[in-house]
Amino acid sequence: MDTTAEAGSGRAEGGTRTAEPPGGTHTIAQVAEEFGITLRTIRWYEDQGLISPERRGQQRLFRPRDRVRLALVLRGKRLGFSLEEIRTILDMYDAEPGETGQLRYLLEQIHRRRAELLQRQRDLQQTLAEFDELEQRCRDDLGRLESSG
Amino acid sequence: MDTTAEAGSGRAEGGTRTAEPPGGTHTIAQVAEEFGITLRTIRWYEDQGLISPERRGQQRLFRPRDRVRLALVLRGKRLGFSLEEIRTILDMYDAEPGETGQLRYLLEQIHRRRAELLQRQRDLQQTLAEFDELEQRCRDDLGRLESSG
DNA sequence: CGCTACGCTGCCGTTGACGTAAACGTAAGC
DNA sequence: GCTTACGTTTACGTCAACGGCAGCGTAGCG
Repeated sequence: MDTTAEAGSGRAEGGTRTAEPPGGTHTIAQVAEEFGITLRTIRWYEDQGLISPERRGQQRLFRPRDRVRLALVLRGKRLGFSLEEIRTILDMYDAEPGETGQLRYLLEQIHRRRAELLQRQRDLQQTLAEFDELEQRCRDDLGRLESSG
Repeated sequence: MDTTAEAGSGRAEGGTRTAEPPGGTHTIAQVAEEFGITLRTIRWYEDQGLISPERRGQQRLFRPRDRVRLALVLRGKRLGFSLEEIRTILDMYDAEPGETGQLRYLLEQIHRRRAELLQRQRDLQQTLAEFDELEQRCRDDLGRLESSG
């Protein structure tokens, strides 16, 4: 087990026993803290193939790449994509330029996704506009109530 | 993509037996067709208090107001809001200008929701930008493959 | 009168995205 | 050697948002 000389150089500082992360990596708890999600959620994302942190024995090692992907996952979620969709999008990102067929497929995917996002953008604009209207109405009502009450 | 495999029959107005909609109203089936959702979904939305069509006896009568609300519901869904959230937003729309306290609360709500939407807008922009980048990469790769292969 | 088309109300099933709990491993520190 | 902190897996629970079906009503046609 300890045959692998770990990259953690002489750290051994004064007593912080917080399961120190080796190299430039992070523990699952640190990542969870950083992104404001639970350990369970992170493990779930791994199960779903959204991230695949390395292992030191059983423990997960989160490298920068994983944290970037995680950020993308969360942004995808904010945009309302399902985890499944997010995975295919992520797969799009790091697809190797294989054959032209695959590239064409990827381009088509991009177009489809973009169309969705543009629709969402329109929805967003409209809703924001209506919020503005609503707010104006509110302010009017408020002014009326204050001046007459 | 409708799940109900039901081919449209002869659609003659007036004399036929298509459970004629009275006044300027529509039947549940017509509304479902119009919005591309199922009857089940519409009833579910009513259960959740998102719409409340009138009744002629047992049957639902959909008036313009209901269809407007339904459109808002679907837009909200496209934006990724839960039905619960959508209901509170809808409630915001037709809140009576009661007391100033309520109005202030409503304004606060509007601000909160708007902040969310603005966040989403940023997410959207970023993702769209990355799609552009990705597409460019794809096109480059494609050109390279075609010219060298 | 029965058939058919359309509608209604339950109620259970399903899927996605986790939460929660149980039961355990392991390394640090006293 | 025991505790404590952090981690692991597996299994089951939950909540939203419906789908699907059962069982029934009813309006109009022939």
